[in-house]
Amino acid sequence: MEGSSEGLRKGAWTAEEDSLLRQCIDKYGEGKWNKLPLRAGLNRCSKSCRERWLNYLKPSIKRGKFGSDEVDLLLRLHKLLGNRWSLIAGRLPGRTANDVKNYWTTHFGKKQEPCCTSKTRKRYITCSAASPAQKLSVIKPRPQSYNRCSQLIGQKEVELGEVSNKDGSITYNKDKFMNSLMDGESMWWESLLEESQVADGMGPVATTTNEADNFFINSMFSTLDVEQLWSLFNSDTREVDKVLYEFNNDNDQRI
DNA sequence: AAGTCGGACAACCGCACATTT
DNA sequence: CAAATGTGCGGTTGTCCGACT
Repeated sequence: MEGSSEGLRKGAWTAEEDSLLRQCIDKYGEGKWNKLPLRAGLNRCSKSCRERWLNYLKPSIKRGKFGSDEVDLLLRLHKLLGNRWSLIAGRLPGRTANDVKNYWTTHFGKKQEPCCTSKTRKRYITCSAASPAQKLSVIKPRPQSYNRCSQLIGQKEVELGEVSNKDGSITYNKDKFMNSLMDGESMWWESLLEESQVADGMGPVATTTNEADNFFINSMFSTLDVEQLWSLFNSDTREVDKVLYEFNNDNDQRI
C-alpha cells in the first residue's frame, strides 16, 4: 500500500498529511481538487485528497456506530433508492456515502446469502448486494444513471434538477421534479412500482421478507401524495423523517 | 500461543457526467 | 462543436483487529 505510481503516494494517510489537507481546505475551501495537492504540498493525487476529505476529515462527518434510527432509515431508503449511496447518505446527517455503503455491505449484503460463511465467498457476498437481479428491484430516479441501469428503456426520464450543496448534501429543483412527475402518459413512479413488483417475483432471493418489502413499497406509493414524494428527495431530512415516521405509524396501525 | 476467520472501514479504481477550453 | 479536464459515484480491494478455535 505504501508504494507509489508516477511518484504519487498511495495507501493510508498519515497524521501529517491529514493536517496539511485540513490547513489547505481551511485556507482555500473545498473544491478545485486538482490544485489542492500543490497548494497543500501533498504528494497525493487530487482524487485521493478529495476522498480523504469527504469521507474522513470533513468536520460534519459523524463517527461511530449507526443508531437504530439511522439503520431503519437506511433500510427504507435503500429499498426506495437502491445502491444510490450518495442519495441515501444525504438523508443521513453526518454519514458519508462510503460509510453507508460499507455499513450496508457488511450488515445487509451478506444477509442475502446466509449460508455462505467461508472467506472465499465473502467477495461474492459483497457483490451480491448489487447483483443485476437486485438492481431490477430498486427504484432509481436519478436521470444520469437511469439510462445505464434501468430496464425502463424508452420511458421518459425524470428531471429532478439535482443540485450538489457545499456541505455535500443534494437538493432538487422542485418545479422540475413536479413537472417531470406528472409528464408523460404514465407517472414514472407508477412504472417503477410495477417494475419493482415484477422484479421482486423474479429475484434470486424469494423469502417471506419480500412480502414485507412489497407491502412497504406498495403502501409507500399508495399513501404518499406528490408533495410527500417530493419531500423524500428534498434536502430537509426532518421532513423525510416526518414522512417516514407517519408512514410507520400508519402501517403499525394497519398491522 | 498461534493460526484462522470474519467484521469493519479506509482507500483505490474505473466509469460516466459536467464543465471548461 | 469537440477535446480535455474536473468531479462525483459506485464497486471493489486491502488492511487492521478482535473473536474464536
